[in-house]
Amino acid sequence: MLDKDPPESVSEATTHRLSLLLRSLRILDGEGVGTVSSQQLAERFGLNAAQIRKDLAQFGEFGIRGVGYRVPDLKEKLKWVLGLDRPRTVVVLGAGHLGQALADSKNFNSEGFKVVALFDNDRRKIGGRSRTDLPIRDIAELPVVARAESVEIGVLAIPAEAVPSAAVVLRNAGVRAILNFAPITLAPVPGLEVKNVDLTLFLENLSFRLAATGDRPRPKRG
Amino acid sequence: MLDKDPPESVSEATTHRLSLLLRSLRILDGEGVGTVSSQQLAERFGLNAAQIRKDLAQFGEFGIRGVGYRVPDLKEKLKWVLGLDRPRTVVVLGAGHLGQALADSKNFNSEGFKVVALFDNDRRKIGGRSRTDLPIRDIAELPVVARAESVEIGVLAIPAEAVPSAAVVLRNAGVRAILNFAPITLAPVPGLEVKNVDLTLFLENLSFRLAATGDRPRPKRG
DNA sequence: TGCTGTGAAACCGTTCACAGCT
DNA sequence: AGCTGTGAACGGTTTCACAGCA
Repeated sequence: MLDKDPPESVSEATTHRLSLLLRSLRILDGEGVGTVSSQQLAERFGLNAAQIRKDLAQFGEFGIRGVGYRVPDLKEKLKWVLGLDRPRTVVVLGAGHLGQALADSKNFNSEGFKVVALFDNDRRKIGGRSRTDLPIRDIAELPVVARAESVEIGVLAIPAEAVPSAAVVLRNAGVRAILNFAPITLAPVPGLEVKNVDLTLFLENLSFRLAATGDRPRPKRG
Repeated sequence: MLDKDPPESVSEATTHRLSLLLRSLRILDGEGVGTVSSQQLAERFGLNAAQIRKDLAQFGEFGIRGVGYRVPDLKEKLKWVLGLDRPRTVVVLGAGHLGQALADSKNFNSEGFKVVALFDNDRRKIGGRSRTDLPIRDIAELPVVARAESVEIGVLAIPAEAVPSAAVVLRNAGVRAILNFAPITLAPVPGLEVKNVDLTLFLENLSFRLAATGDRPRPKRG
């Protein structure tokens, strides 16, 4: 599938751009476009032509010199590179507002991802169902469900203090990756891929930029 | 307030780490810790001592040589650097599951952030209230509300195709920053700070890492 | 003595520019 | 002729190591 062994390490920036590229290719494919050059991709989707080529070069040679890329081919190759050529099963821990919204969301239930269960430890929530009818189960059942459904990814929408132990429970249940939305940095766990997504930090980043672009009394140099 | 003019441009990586640092200081302050060294911060919170010092150095000198940092002092200084020394008013566009979850969430209603309204264009939702009793208003009212409440940040939890026009509406209403959760990259808009947060991409990133760490038939070098 | 603040070195990712293939 | 794939130049960030101050 690949003409080249992937490098030891691929940067986050690259995988991020490859995801954006895949999205662009899906759009072009939907429009029936057969061939596209890196230049055209760059112009239409706000990317950088040289960077597209460099990113792809880490995994092989996918284009035709003098022509460009065959859209359907490159799309399939990229899906393979990103591990999206087969479905991935997801569970959500924490049936609060955010957990339920994520479990029900299209983002987490399309293009090969599927949320199969929602867990909580609150008696009042257990036994209920989300708005898309996903059952809310007791977190004690997680190991059984995770094995039965071959769950690969666990999404954490629980309080910060519950995160470290939840990570251990997930790993022991055979889950191999965690997407953590709680406001705590989950340290790397051997055998687990961890991604921390801290919603507060996005707002704080905007706050910083607002402050830096003139909404505060300019400091006088001391 | 600052002993140094901030540099022309501060990297995203730096502001991200400063937010994490502020969170760490809040914890220490809550424990009554008076002084801390960059080394201690690094060990306890999984940071890097040299990097803490370098990040802070962009804004001034905050420590005491031979001693470390006074926790309450540095906390306040950092809040100022990040623009968190005054409250910021937020509106959420899109009263779907995600929009409501965000509008109600603690992340968006603490440490100086406050969601004051939820907007939608769906007649069936308008007039209703979120679970924390936030009114769902007609998006046509946004300009009036935004001015009246001095809204600074708009959060987008709407379909991708509605994003560009929503950005324009927000800017025209005096809103200065946008946090976009829709699966589309909102291009920079003059006069607007934009941050795109694409939830799908986080899952795809984990998928890539799972694929790269051995869940697929190792390609044979051609 | 001990820790901050900071030049200098090392590292990494991006951009450039063109050789090479179709 | 045209566009990919890529070595080389560039720029920015991280790490190192120590001078300087409390």
